Amino acid sequence: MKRPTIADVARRAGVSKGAVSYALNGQPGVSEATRRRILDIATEIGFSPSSAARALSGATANAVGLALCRPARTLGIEPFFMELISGVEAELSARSYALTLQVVADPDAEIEVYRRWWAERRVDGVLLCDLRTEDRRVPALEKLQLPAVVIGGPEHTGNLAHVWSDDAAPLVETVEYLVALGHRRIARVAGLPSLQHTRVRTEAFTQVCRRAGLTEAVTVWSDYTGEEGARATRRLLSSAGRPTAVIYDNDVMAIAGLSVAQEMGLAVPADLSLVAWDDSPLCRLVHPPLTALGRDIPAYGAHAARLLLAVIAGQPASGTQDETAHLTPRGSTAPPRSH
Amino acid sequence: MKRPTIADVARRAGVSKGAVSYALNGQPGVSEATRRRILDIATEIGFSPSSAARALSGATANAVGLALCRPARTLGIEPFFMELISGVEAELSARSYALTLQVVADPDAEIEVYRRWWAERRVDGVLLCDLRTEDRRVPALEKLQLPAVVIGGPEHTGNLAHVWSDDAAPLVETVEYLVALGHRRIARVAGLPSLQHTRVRTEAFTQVCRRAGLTEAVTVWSDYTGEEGARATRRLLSSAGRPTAVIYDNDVMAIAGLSVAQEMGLAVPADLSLVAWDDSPLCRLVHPPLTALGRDIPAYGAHAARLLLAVIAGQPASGTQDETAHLTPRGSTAPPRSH
DNA sequence: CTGAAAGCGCTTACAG
DNA sequence: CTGAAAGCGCTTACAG
Repeated sequence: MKRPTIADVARRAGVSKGAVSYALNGQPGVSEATRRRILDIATEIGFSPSSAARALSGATANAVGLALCRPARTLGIEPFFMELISGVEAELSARSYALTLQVVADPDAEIEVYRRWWAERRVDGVLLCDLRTEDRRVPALEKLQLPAVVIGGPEHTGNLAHVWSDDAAPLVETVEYLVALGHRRIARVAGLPSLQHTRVRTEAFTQVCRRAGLTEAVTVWSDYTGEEGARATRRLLSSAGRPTAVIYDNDVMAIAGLSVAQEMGLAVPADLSLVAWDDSPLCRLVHPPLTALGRDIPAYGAHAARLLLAVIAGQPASGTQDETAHLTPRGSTAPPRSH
Repeated sequence: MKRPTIADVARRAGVSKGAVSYALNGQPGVSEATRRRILDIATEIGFSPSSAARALSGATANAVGLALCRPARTLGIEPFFMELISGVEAELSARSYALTLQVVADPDAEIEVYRRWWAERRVDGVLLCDLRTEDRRVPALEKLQLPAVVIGGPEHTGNLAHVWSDDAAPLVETVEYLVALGHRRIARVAGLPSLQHTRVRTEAFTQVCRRAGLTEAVTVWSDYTGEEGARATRRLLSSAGRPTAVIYDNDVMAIAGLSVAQEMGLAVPADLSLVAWDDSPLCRLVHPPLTALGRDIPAYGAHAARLLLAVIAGQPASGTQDETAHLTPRGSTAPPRSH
């Protein structure tokens, strides 16, 4: 099958290629009647402008890049990324933008991908995930002047546009809720310490615990995988004066923690209360269902995509705050039995 | 920052643009010394050829398309797709191919995406997932003559290349294992009946149960979500002569089933054995860990990507069989208590 | 082995 | 409002 070109449309419409181009792009320069006729013919013969030719003529690539810097096994298991991608995609495809995805091994490889995308003119802009505290990717993108939106922040984003969610408030809400239930020994299994949002959460946790007069607030570090989440939980539950409540930085670790509690013969929630960050269908899948901190992740992705398209269109970089996660109490939290 | 072009490289090397092109693409026509010098200069000034210009000159788009036709909420929770994407990506990026992703609402929208990608020359080929029994997408792709690899089969793939895995043998292995444990009432919670691999599994299940003399082999239909998996399990466990073992078509439904069993006061595996298809880290996350049918999904994706690149390079469409899933017994299967 | 030139399919000033 | 033409940055026959 031969692909139709703009010349085919022009010939059948009896106009120049330029006129077809104007008609297709909604530019002035053709009469309304002619535009209508041209569009009808284009639809009829199944014409879509070549993205390559369009990109080459100085227009945009009509594509946006997303590099994911996580090992394959954690990428698959965390619903977060797919939900984010769904939201990004919904927004992009509504505007006929393509999403180019690449999985990278580390931040330096990611910078290399950005450089190549830029040099190849393959994308008009990129979305940056998993913001770190000293993030080399931010100055690299600024230097390339490649339009970008950081999914995270609001700090350490340089001059880049960003969409962020308050990570401190939900933790405060959760600790106060647990304290109200009567818990005094609350622990937290945190995600990767190199990530900026982990730092924000850790600081918030420390502060709210101090404010509530809890002396035994302990944070242990993990990497979002079930294995590490289980190991951290085992360590916490084996210690003298074990916690009566644990807050996890993602759903996967919380489910692993629930499993460890059951394996150690502890009843949830009577002996141990559990709270998961990243509420997802996984949290409702287990027994008891997990109390969780959640928000609309596809909407977050859509929000970021919309902002990126605005930046590509030339609007100044801005930071906008997205919805704050809220606590949904379910069966995994209750007053401690000893209380 | 101005992006370097082939002309910049040519100027600094003191050769023509044509020579640079030959050097970069490993074509004959330049001496080895000149090629070396040109490549060094290209690296030095950070040159990568414009993908648009390349695509326009009749070369390839250097991109491959993947359309996902599942609602956002199931996409996120099933590790399968992200693992598949990781594998596809690893293979593609090693050859400097980009992956273009699009989430679509239904098969017709998916065909429309293919048609647009083809007309825009945006991709050189596509990967097709979730093969159906009467799949309109297959003839549509054949008509477009867009290189394609079906992830599934080996039937109903038309003339398209495909990578498939035997869906019957693992089910036979599982049923025989359960029968050997002493189970006589085995049920199956199946995935979407419109998918080809569901049909293959259902037929295999019916046959092996008949062969083993099981009269009560029952299949109930679901949609891969935890909600539906839970509902199907509740129905099965409430029936007279409830099964002593249940096989699920994915990990998410199996975990939901485990939760329902616990909620109904049934001990797993003493009162009820559970087997999950799609072994993933999720299966090891719960308590007891789930006996599961698994195989290397990233490798499956890599395999499909490699085949697609071969088809794009002009090799004839072929069907190749991938690894067969194998059973990993864990804590969720045992002889039935009543036995 | 190298250079000059056409052409891929668009967009966009520039004349009419 | 429309047409003819240049140009985007490559690739690839075609001469030398």
